[in-house]
Amino acid sequence: MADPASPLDALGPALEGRWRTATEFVEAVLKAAILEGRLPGGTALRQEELAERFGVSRMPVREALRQLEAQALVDMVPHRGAVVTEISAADAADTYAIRRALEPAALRLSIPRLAPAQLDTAAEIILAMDAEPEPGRMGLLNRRFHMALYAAAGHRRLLALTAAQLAACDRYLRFHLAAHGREHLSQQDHRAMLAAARAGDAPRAVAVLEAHLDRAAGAIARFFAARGG
Amino acid sequence: MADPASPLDALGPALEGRWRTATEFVEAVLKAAILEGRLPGGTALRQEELAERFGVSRMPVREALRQLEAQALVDMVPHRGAVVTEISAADAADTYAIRRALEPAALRLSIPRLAPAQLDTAAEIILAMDAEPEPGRMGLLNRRFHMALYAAAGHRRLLALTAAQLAACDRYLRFHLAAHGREHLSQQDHRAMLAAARAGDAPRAVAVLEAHLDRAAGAIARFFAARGG
DNA sequence: CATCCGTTGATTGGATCCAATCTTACGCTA
DNA sequence: TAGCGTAAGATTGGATCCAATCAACGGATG
Repeated sequence: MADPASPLDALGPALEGRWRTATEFVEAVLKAAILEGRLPGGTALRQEELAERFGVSRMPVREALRQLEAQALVDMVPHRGAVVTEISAADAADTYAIRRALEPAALRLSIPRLAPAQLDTAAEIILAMDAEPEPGRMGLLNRRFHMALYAAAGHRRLLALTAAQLAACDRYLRFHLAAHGREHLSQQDHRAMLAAARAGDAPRAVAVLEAHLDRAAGAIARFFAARGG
Repeated sequence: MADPASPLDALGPALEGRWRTATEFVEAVLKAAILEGRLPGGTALRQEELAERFGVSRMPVREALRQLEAQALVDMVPHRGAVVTEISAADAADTYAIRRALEPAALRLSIPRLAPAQLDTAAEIILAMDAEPEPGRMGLLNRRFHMALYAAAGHRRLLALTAAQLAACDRYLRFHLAAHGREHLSQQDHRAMLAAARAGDAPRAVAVLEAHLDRAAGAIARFFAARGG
């Protein structure tokens, strides 16, 4: 049965939850596996193999792969199949350039309208991140923190785009954590952003955010430079 | 046969061209129809009806609808079908907020690396826009002009996102044209941006672009305010 | 008369089957 | 032996069929 050592063994458990459709289910599991790095870039995603693993037919798999392609998580070529998008220094720079454009805009729009409850939520997430040992969940918490600060921006599509780019960065976050260890400085930035947001000081919060993103992008660029040669 | 007066009568001709797959074909035709305003917001997109019109089965239609959903051009609800996304003042503001964030970043990255040939291309597009009477093609030319200026930015995904948002704005461009008539001032902005780009003056080009986008967003907001009450 | 509930029709989600395309391997030829 | 053409297998795209879900309507009941 166990085709020996398929890359898809890393798909992980079925992510307990209620799914409206099989397509949503397959998409969610695949997306989590890609973002958390369990399915590395370049992994071929055969429809039939995935269908068998998920216990569904090939059709929901096909639709899920299309959705992931739209999110730039897999590359599809007609009649040749889907492959997990490769990560690279160029792609990391690309993703961070997008975040660097979107997130300051979202933060500027959001800060004047942030409710105290939303700020408290952000503060709780910071504490949860201090206590989180697992890198996989750390990415989720990091996303949640950033989105909590942007949540009041209105502009649903801007927020959706921002969330998608933040998720894409999760694939690089593990490198960041590996390089800096757990005592990375991000939490200082997060606290500074939260403080500025509480004070209603949008320019300062934006400045911290931009430095935060630049630092992260720089760290990942150095990581690739040191590794890839 | 002719179910009398279906909204899908506006789908238009089959956009001569070679398509790798039926899905791509359906997606391209639907996308063009939505962007050019022939399929207004709220139009229900029944899979079977579309399949019959395109002479394919329901499956490529389903995949195309999924792709369009990812581009925020249609809304899909499980078991209830797809509807062309409604346009609104809020959505217009949202889209322009995204452009306002992305395009200055792309322009800043691109200008130092723009080749003379790319600048010449942009200049030609401006002339073509002067001569273009049809609003549908005007949107395409406008997109091409902007993307020509950003083309040297590198960062494929940033450019892809930017192009998608530019396309989304096409749905509002018709209002802009209707309000300002053909002697709209956009062309002055375009010429100023091109001149600044030629001079390598990124800050000035970005300033013109930002004013350009703000003016367009304002015009559309006023249009909705005057109409919707 | 209003409300609740079951039934019916329409529509989509999913499964299975067939066709088209790509990859690979083999054999032939120069 | 290198290169090319062809044939077999694998894999995806598309069509058709069935099942699940939703909306609407009508009747029973308080």
